Amino acid sequence: MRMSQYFLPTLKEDPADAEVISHKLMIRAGMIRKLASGIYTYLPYGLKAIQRVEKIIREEMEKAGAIEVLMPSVQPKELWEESGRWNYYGKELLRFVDRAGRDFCYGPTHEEVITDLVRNNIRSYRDLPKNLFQIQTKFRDEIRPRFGVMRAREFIMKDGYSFDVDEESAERTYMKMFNAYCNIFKRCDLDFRAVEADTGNIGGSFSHEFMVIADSGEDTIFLCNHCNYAANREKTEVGEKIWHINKDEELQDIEKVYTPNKKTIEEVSNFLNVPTNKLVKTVIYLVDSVLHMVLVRGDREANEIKVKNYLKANEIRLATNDEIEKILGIPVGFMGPYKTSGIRIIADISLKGLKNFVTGANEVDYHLINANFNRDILVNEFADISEARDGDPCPRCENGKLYSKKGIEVGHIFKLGTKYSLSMRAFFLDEKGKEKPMIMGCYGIGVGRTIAAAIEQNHDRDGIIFPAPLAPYPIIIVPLDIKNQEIIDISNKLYNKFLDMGIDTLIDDRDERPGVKFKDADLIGIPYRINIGNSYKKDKKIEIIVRRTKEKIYLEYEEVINFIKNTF
RNA sequence: CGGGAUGUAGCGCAGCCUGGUAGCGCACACGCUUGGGGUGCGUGUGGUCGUGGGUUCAAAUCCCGCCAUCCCGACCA
Repeated sequence: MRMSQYFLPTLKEDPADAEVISHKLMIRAGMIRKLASGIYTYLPYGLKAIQRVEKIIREEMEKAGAIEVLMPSVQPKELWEESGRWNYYGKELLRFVDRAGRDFCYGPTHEEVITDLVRNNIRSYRDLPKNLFQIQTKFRDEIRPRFGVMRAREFIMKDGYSFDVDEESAERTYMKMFNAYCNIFKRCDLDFRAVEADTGNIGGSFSHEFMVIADSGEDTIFLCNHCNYAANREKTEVGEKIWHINKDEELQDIEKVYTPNKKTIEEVSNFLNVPTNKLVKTVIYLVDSVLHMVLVRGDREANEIKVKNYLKANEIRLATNDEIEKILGIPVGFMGPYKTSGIRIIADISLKGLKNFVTGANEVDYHLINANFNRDILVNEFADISEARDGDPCPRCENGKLYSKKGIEVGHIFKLGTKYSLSMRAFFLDEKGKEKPMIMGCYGIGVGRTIAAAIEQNHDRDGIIFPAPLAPYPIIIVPLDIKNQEIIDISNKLYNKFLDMGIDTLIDDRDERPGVKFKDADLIGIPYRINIGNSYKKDKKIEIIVRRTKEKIYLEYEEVINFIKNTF
């Protein structure tokens, strides 16, 4: 591509509304432009990057046995009612009405459509398994879009869906996808981890997220320093190893003490001079419209998602102070499980075996000390519902400790099971002629987000440093004096040669000063820059500059060809 | 959905407090200059000051509504 004819508007200054580096650079490098909040145009250079990722995805998916389809982005309400998600999905689902008054939505995901397609066209075990994928635009009306294409409302996604005859086969498919995903992100040159994950809105039995490690990531993951355990914060098991901090203590007599205006864990701990891990923290959640009391150790935090999953709930949020005081009649700040009735109480496993602890007395300005389970408080349910912390013992291995990292979720795979095949009746006949539901899986990759994540991981003060496999153009040729015919000729010769070799090449044939061309080439992150100027005029040496290292290599024409041939 | 901030030329910003002819840098056009890290000089194009209303002789500026964009939060009693 000739720069003089290209459409690549670069900016010298950061846009005012961009926060994270990938967003700033994608705009400055002329890759994207915002149309509305969370809605972006991909300019030619950005689109080229998208296509690089798509190519890798297609190759790996097909290698793993998946077949490409293309489904509509507009979907009828009826399918979503069948799966039950028309009501469940909430405001993220963009809904609209056609001229005849029929309800539609813009697809945020395609389980319904693919399940409909497969159930209508596959009846026999002989036609299974099937694994279908597409690369397509999705729309999710996010509460708060941010960080450019990282969390956009309209975005490009690869979504794949598999249909198997039984669990065993479904798991084989899942593992194939797991490996394909690893290959994809490896080929993109990304530093990533596959972590155990929550299944969220999509539902299903188990799943992995593929996280690109980056400080700007919105997710927190926990990794073990000893084994290969890795999980999303929302899923990280705390395990039993943090129990029994004082199991040998003698039981003391329970006592009500005056704690005037001491409401928080911190305040009570200081006032009574008791360590926070001997306090019981009481949290009230509204779970599917019913109040639940959740207890965690004072030095721990309850994890809402873990509570939600434990209760198999659809909706969960903290109860408001108003709701607590009105419905339960308990003063916020002095709540506790002591003599509390009419509410389900779930205690975190960190509390198991805790003795002589402090808890609210359910009375303004009073707490209880030396409270004990069984004797004073009866709690039947203990569950792993607290949030993991750095330094926690690994739930899987003997000596490991957990540490946390920030990550960007670029891929997510689920084993769906029969969630959709049952509700939407995607059945097949097995070899005995018996009707059975298909076992499904689904597999997503955020294509634009993968680019953004790659930029988060690969940039410097001059701009983007594209990993070669993702670079829209792996090479840029920069003739430094376009009035010199010799330089123009050799530049064009090289350019045509690279095109013949099948390498997408940019040539900066603009009438600009060298500095301008260098700055732009650095900003847009092309891995190899080939300068043709003084050194060529002097002794026919062509200069190759490696974007990442700034290393300079001087070669003659034929050597340049060989160098590039060996590199790509 | 709650809280905060911002909205002035394609981009980045000043002007607003204290009302009185709309400014700077970049970009863009033209001329000269320069030619290995955003060259220098000059001339020039481009703005319903987000939007609707109000106050006033007069509003980018003061007041009210709305819209848009960005940030924080969806947090523990």
